[in-house]
Amino acid sequence: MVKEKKERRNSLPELEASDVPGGVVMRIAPGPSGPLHLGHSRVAVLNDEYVKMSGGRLVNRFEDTNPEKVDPEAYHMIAEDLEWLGVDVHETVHQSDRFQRYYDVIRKLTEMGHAYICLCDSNDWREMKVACQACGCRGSGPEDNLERLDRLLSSHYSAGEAAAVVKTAVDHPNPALRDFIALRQVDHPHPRTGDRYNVYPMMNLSVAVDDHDFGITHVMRGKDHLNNTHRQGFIYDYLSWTRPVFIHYGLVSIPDTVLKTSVIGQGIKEGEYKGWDDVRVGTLRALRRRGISPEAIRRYWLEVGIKQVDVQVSWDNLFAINRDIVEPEAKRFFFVPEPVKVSVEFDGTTESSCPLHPDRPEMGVRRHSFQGDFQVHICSEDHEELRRKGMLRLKGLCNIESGETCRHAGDDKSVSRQGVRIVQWAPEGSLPAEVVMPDGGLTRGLVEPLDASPGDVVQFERFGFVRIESVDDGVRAVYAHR
RNA sequence: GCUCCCGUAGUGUAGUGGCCAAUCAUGAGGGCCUCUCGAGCCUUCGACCCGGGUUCAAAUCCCGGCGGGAGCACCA
Repeated sequence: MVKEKKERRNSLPELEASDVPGGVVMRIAPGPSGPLHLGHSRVAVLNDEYVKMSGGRLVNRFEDTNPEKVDPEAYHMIAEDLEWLGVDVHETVHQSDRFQRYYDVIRKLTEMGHAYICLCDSNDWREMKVACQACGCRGSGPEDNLERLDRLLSSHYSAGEAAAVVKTAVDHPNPALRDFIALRQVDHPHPRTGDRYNVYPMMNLSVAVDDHDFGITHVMRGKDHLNNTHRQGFIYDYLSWTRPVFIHYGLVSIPDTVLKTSVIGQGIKEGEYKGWDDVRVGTLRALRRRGISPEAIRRYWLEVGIKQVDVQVSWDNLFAINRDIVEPEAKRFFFVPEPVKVSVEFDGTTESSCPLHPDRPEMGVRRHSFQGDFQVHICSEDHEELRRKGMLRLKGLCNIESGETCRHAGDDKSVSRQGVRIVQWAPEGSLPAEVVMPDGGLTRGLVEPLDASPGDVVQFERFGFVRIESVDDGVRAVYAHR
């Protein structure tokens, strides 16, 4: 083995037991309550990457087992988000198609004496659990429990009255692992199954069953699921199923961003946010709008890896990766925020010339012609500099001297060595432009007529990289980063 | 309260007993270059949570602290 230290790591560590014939089978399991956000993208990218490394298969499993939390729009939004991320889904599964299967499994467990139907008040049940005590229902035999299960499944009870519980051990030292609920009744129509069912599985049942049924070889999830993994382990053991390899990565915290789907959804309803792609929120569609490329997100998560340490997302690092990807392709244009008009005395003809990309002359140049006196706009801060210093260089055009009106002062580029500031400018015929800033506010100004299409990421010189959103009588763009 | 997980620079990461007076990236400072405050080049700053032990040798193994996080839902 050749040691390759000093190299920036660009691949993930090998998975445990990854030499599966036909490649690993992995899954992502989004709850369809809204579109994907940056946090979700980690598990999606990592799973996808491992599947690709071994030529395996990736299952996208919609965990829509709580009808109260399903947003019917989310199914296709998530699919779109995954596609945008470049995640290859080989099979899509809806848990809402599989309720009967979960019922069958719980019936089996009940027959085996590993599950019971509890009719206790949920608070009492919880308190007894904390006290390591079994409730009255726990002791009843399989016969009685099967009878109760039938009643539960035939709407004999009302919601909250009965629940199917998987037995573990009431005196398990870890309180999180003492008996857990597997099925319960919810009287709420489901977007996909309507009111055909009203008994829904809890995730520990449905996840264990599905991971087994679909032959998942490796399960990757946040370490907040560590206890769920243990709970699901009981089901595997009771049914003599082989467990997949479980990998738990550390929790992700993402600063300065609203991530919680419910909070964003609420904000949209209340008019606080304009939609799921509002630049202030952390959804993938917001990041896409902001000109963050899916490759940058992928590279970012590959760099972070799958350690169990909690990580804090660094926007700086993500932006740096994005800049690296976007910079070589980004056309340069002049955008002038807070424009101030400057009249320039001039008695010749000239033409400005600025490259579309300073390091790639083959991309061409932008030109503007001038004859006689002319006017340009520069930003107010540069205008102050002009008054302070008396001179400014209009990049690619000429130098100007301040006065009553300004004066063309030659085209000697070397003035910059004497400390003359080189600035961007907007010629007559420029378009009004507004740039959506990360705080949701707008920066208005003028932009030179630009050869760019919606979706392009360009650089507004001395301002930053932006993603063009629309171009017609005016230009609308979204700020990405410096 | 109980249980579990984790602890390398501001951030992320490499490192699995000697090649570590610790890698790479990002960031911050300085310089060069460039008709952008972008890119590029050079350079500086900056970390093994603490304390014991094992060993000729510990970031790496063991024990104990401390710190951070998570779970103990009829959410996922």
